[in-house]
Amino acid sequence: MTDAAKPTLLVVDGHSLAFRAFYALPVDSFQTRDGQHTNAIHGFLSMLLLLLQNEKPTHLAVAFDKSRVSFRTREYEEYKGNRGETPIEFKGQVPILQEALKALNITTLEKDDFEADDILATLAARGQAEGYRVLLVSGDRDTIQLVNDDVTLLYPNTQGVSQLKRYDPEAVVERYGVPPQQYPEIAALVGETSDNLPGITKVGEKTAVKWLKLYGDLQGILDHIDEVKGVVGDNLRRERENAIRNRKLNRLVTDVELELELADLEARPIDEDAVHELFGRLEFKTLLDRVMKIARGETNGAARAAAAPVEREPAVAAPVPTRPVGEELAAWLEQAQQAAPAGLGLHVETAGGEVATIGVATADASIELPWQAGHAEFGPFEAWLASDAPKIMTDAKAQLKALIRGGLSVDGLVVDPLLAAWLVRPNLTEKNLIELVDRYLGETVPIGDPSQLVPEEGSDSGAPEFAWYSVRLAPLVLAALDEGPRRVLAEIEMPLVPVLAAMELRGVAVDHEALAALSAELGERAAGLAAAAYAEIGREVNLGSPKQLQEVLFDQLGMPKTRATKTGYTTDAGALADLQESNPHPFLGLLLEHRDATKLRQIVESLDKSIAADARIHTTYGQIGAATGRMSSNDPNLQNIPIRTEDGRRIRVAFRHGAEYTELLTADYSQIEMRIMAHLSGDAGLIEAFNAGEDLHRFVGARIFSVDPADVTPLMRTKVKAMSYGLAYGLSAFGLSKQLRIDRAEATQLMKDYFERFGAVRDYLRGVVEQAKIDGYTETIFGRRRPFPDLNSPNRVLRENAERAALNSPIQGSAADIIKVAMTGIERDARERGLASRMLLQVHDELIFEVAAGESDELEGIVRARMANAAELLVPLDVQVGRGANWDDAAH
DNA sequence: GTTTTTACGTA
DNA sequence: CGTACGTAAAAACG
Repeated sequence: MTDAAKPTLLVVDGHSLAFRAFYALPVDSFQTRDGQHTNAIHGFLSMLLLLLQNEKPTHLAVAFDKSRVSFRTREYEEYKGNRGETPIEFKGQVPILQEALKALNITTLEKDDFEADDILATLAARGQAEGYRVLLVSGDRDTIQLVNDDVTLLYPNTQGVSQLKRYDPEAVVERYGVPPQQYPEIAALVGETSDNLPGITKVGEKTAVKWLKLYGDLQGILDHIDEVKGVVGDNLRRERENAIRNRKLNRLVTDVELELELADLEARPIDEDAVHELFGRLEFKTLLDRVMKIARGETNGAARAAAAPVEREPAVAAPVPTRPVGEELAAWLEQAQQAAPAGLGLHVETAGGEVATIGVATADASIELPWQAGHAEFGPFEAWLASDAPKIMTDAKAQLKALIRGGLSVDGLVVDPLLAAWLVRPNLTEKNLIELVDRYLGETVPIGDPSQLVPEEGSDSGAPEFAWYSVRLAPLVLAALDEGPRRVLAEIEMPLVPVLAAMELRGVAVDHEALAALSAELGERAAGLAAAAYAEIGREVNLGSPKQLQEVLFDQLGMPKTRATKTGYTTDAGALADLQESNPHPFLGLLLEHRDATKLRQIVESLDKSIAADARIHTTYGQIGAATGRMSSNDPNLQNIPIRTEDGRRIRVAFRHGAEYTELLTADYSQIEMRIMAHLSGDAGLIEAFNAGEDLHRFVGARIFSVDPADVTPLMRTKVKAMSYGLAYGLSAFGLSKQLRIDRAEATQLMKDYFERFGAVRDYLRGVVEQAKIDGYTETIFGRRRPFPDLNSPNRVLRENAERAALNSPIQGSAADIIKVAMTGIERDARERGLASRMLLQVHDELIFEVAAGESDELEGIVRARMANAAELLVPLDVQVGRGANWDDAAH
């Protein structure tokens, strides 16, 4: 029988695994509302599910120790005698874990007088004899002796329970230098502290292996005991009984009487009701999803999507589109909606931003409308478009804009497969319909070769084909979405699409004259600074060239080398400032000023170039831009307009209200990320800080430095502020010391003091990463997920980068969710109340509006209400509003 | 000619 | 050795 054909028996040491899970996961982060601890249960089940998925055992069992006493304690009463009282938080979890296993219909075994390991040994022996491939899972090293060609041990490593090291005979030899059956002899010589079994003094693994190599086995060593040299030899002669006793005790029993046959352990369907009930009680939402998926034979969403191309269906030919008009068009739409109640595919082909051809499709029929504005015969389509009849559009926003520009109204957009796919895999998302089709349908969209001067007629895909692909993609992509992300799609992302389309169409008024003047001024300043800089070094270089700057700084001026980059040494602002301190030189200051001036000028220039014919700038929002759930802004990027310097703010002055409007209004969330952290961590101190309503950093500073809030100095406040903000980014003491220019010890102390006062924050941040290591993803308050495949990477840089990103994601992502919810609400309210005022821009935690005459207060009311009520947190969401003639004035 | 690297603006 | 982006110029690459 080949290995692949063998049935697989999986046997888990329940206590050992649960105990590992207990210590691997923060106890505080896993508690039900009524205070039941669940970290061990959660960790154990999570691991078990992973095993079921990866190993696909045909037979399985979980063994437990019946009690702390066994035949071993009778033989040697100190056995395991050094073990302290089991933590009460752990003890209570074992019966619940057993209950969970029962609901999952997994056999649990325990036997009077024996330990779980003996049951493992017995089942391993029987499994091997009956032709099974056997997988043992245990955190007890004694089980290493059971490994052989048919029996593999999965051993949790020290990091936690999410990674198991696989010990087959080769791996054992590699790790311990002896074959598995000899491992207990090492253990006997070395001793086992955790079992209170002293070995031979001063003998460790190295010595034990050396002796075993020399004399063959333990008996061989004892036979030649007088030949063993050195102090350790004396120790051996004196303590030989320890080794003999240890060997006796660590031999696992392979013939425990169990009242069952291996066939009885065959995997069985779960008790769905019991699982629902218990997991619900334990508040295991994600685990429940995973269990149900596995139970239904599905794998998780991402894996399923990844596997999709393997199970490619044979390519289906696109239906040949018809071109109905008038009554016929109405009839087609009517019939198609009956055939596809989930929605019709819709695609708008644009030419120069104008609607050119429109395609509508079901999975097996499509139509094509060669668009001509105002043609009465397309009336039925316009009516359908404006109705709430469900529509599926891939990359809808751009098409929506074209439709709106064409004077059409659109409603009923229910699914954009591109957005859905982004929620499935927010990191490396598919960028367009063609990539979606490749991944989810395993087909290749026929695209005419652009190098062909005369494209083959009909070889290209047009609007009807794209609509057809969209309608077929939707169910597949949705199937890859778990419940949380699916709600994010339906409740946050889809409703936002028309809002963003409207904002992009509106644009923001920008004063070209002001920008041009600013650009000229900055240009002159830069030229002056450059000339002065050249004078300092006696030659002209390209100040924008890192390479040339390195020559000047390190060769010509002989300055100390800065941090290394791939191609040399950095000349970034931070490094230049450091140099200025250690090796003051006028060139450095001039260079920095020149950088500032040219950078600003470059921003001004690019903005100026972006001003459209309507004297406004229309950015494009990237709804699938950021993996955290944030949006991006491009062409131009209006989310990085300078604000920190006086000159920078002059750029904001050029952003104004349009002629029909009276002012700009800005509204931003104050400290939203810290508030989310307060909410997610439940830290009482932080919550109090926000509810007290006084200055956050002052409040926190008072706690940390043990002074009255009134006595918090500006320096203290600066430090606390940096600390608070850094926290959500995974800031280290090193990073903090660098940023604040304080020494490492002070930074370490600052962090220590912070966490002493705000312990729940630390616990939360730790818990996020631990949980993500188990689940493979993080989650926002609204259920948006982000996978982190590198969290368990052996590569430290990759892993630690992933840890910091994982730490930050729920915070940044929840903030993104919240403002998106607010935006949709504001837009709805403003339209329902018939306001002419309108939302123009979003800058992550800030919204900018153009106010129409007499609407200022009403608009502010709507904005405040929608923003403050976008989420129900443990702390209030504070909104700051400002008004003014331009963006700078409107800031408060 | 295109891609990568460096630097820097925002939240 | 602090997250998330977009842009531009220089450098590196073919």
